[in-house]
Amino acid sequence: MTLRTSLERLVAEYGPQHWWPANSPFEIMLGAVLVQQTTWRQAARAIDALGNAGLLNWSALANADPSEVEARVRPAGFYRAKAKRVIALAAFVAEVGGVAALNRLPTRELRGLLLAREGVGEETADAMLLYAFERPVCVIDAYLRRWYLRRHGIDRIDDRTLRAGVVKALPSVAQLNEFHALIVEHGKRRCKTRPLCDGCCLFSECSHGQASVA
DNA sequence: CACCAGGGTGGTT
DNA sequence: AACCACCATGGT
Repeated sequence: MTLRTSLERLVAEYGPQHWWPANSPFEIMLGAVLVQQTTWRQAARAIDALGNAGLLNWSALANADPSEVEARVRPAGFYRAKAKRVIALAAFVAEVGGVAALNRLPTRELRGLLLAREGVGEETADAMLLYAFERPVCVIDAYLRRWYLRRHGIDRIDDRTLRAGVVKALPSVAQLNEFHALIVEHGKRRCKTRPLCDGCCLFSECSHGQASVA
């Protein structure tokens, strides 16, 4: 089965996910940091709180009182680290002249700049590239790795190969957008009775059958 | 009560 | 290069 077929099945099962829920590219960048190792529910609370304080723009956030930002992002966890990181991210965006200026850079160069931010690793950088800057990149997370390994019956794959395979099969931003969102949604429904299943039961490669899907 | 969530960092081997 | 503890809140 091709990845394109898998994507079609995922859409048929869960429907369009409409990621990324945000009102601006900068808000998406903030959300990508705030959602780390927590639920979107908690990240959204932090974003709402920042919005209530008028801190959803880089100029205000870059100059905000750190203790104020800490209080706002607290629901998302790791609040000291995340507060420092979103403030630093805002300062960076301000320095380079805004998100629009960043968006003129080639993907490769932009990725390097994002990765150089404190608290921005590969997954977060790629999420920003895909959802805030609308670049055709594959976001690799734990769900995708497990799903892909299970799908091919292998126990190891390097990110380069996985990335290349996904982008080749799903070249458009719209496809990569839906795919990542759906893999996350699908992964959250991973088989609880059989941990190794990781929610692959909708697919023909899976021998567990749909009954084992939680 | 334990375990997890749309990770990243810094230190150790 | 491959682990590991740690960060911290809220839901189940």
